[in-house]
Amino acid sequence: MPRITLPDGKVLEFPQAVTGKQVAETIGPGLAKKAIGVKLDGTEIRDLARPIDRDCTIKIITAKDDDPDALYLLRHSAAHVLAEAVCAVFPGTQLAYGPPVDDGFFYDLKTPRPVTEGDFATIEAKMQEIVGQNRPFTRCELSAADGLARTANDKYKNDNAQRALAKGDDKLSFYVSGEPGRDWEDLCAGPHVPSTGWLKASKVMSVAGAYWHGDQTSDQLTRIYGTCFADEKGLKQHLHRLEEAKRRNHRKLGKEMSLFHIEEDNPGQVFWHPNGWSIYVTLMEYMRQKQRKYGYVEVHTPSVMARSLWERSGHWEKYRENMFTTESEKRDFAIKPMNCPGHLLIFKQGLKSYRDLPLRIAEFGSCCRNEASGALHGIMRVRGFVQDDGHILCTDEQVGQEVATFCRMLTEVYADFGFGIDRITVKLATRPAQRIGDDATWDHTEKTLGDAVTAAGLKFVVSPGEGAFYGPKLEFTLVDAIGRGWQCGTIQLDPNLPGKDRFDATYVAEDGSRKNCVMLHRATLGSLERFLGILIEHFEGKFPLWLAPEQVRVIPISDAQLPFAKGVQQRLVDAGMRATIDEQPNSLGAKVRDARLARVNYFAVVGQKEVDEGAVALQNQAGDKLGTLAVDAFVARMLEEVAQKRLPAAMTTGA
RNA sequence: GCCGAUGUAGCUCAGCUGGUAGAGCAAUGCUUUCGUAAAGCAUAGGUCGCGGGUUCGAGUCCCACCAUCGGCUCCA
Repeated sequence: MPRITLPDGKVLEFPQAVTGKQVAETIGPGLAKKAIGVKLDGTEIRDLARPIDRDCTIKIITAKDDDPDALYLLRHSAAHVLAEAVCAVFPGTQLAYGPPVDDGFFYDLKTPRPVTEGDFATIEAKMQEIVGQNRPFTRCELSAADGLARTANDKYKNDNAQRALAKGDDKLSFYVSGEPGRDWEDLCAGPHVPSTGWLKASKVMSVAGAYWHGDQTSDQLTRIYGTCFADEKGLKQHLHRLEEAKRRNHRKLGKEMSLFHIEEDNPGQVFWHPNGWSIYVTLMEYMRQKQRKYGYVEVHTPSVMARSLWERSGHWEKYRENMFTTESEKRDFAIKPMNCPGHLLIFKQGLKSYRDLPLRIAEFGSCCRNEASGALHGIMRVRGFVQDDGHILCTDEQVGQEVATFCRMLTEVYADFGFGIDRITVKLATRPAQRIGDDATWDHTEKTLGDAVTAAGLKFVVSPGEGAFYGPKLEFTLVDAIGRGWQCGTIQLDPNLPGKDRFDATYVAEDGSRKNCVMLHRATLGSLERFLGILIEHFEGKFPLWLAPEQVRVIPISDAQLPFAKGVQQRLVDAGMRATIDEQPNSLGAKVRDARLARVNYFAVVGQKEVDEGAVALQNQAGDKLGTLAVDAFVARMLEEVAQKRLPAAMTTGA
């Protein structure tokens, strides 16, 4: 007698177990036609055809692009269609694993020959054929023994089956795309849409390598990525977003705007050009001011440090393959990959009192990490970079307060770049399996971090087991203008490095005893290189005035206005603006075009009329004509916009 | 590091089954001094990622390497 509660609170009672389909039909035939699955008690998504035999709340899932549950069902099902198509195109293919992911799904398989992009059309054609046949997804449940027998000759599926059983399942389910015994089938927990006909808006996206279980020493598999939406419109929008991302690509814009380059002979190291360096320095100076306001002292520590120091910090043992090492007079050295040891060494100079704590040490630390060649990615992932790094040395009792204050500073900083609270997500990474310290300490520190985030007005999600071995951490992710997430800020608690066995950073407590500090590693922007890459893509190269490399370009209409125009430019430069002048003997149209393409924020056109009036005719990058302004008013307006760090209207968010 | 793809002028790209490397933009020179997204003409510019090999002959075919891109892995 299941009692089923609908989203509006209405309760339906049935004399015996019913399927989701039947529930939907009871509510209305229109809904039943559109339904692709159900969600029970807000957690369990089920096939429409599976019986519901308990009291529960229900949500009928219909095929909609804005419902994550619907996309989950569609994509999980589309993965099966893809896999079937690949098996048909490449006989002998072995299936491994095919889950839905953000933006789509993938299927890992072992194919008899490498799959290339050239094969996509063939695979897609086969997929459309399967979709066109509108075959039902049929669930078959088998006992553990029968299920294992059915996968006996299939290395990966058998492994999956055993894992499922080890997790506590007592049955194994298979899904047949059509009629059992005749059509293609796959070991799968489900759930799926009713039939393949729902999967019209599917597309094969890319192919990549992947390892079985993500283990480098295990089998190399082929991973085919695809996506699926409820309808063509959703798919089209998705493809449009990808195009948009391509248009904003920081490598493309970096070249176009001459911000930086990377030499082919020197992978992972950035050569900053004048325009890029201008933004970089502005960023750095901005953070310097902000940190000063929040009580940090700035230091600078050596780039190359002796092996003995890296041994003491533990890096030589644990982080060796990521460090660039060198040698001098038979002694080993390493280029620093992190700044923490240097900061501890500064802390240890002289005797510290509890009155000196918390000590907040900041450094724009230039670090090198020997990243795997395949991991490099424009300026987002490089081997040489600068962090807005900082370490707070404090007592256990001060941790909560320090984390809360850091969260406040971070939200303030992010807001200045247009990332309001609605564009920040926070993750609390908790104790991993391999760790030091007792559970009571972990309980306490995890709670302290969580409370501090809440106190700053932010929400967080817990990421179990993702913490460092020595302590929990918070990770702050920005959501950019086209909805992509970028993890930037972080703060993590570390009692290990300042502890007795490492650097033994102590202070004299109120009672005269020596105690060890704890340390908070923290960064707001993270790597400046990466953060700037994010900003380039977020703003599409159209930076807010305070960050822009070329803020104003003065454009004289003809040489006759050159002296006046130069005077205007000089006024701007004297006022601290980054202003240039276009002296080319081109038509005005050409000069305006150049300025807009160069993404100059404002251009001040000076013709004879403006010279006579002591004014400029102003236009912005977007092409809005802003009228004629007296030079004084113009300069004041620019300075005000810089001072306010005003963002383009489209880039401001709530909160 | 692993899997797949890519690499031709400063940039964006064309170059078929092997036969002396091409366009647009940019650059340079001259002319034009122009009222809000492209003035005209001319000139110059390439060891086809690098190294081998096959061939009478290689941008094109083969092998190895490097870099980049999409992923994987890594991110004490």
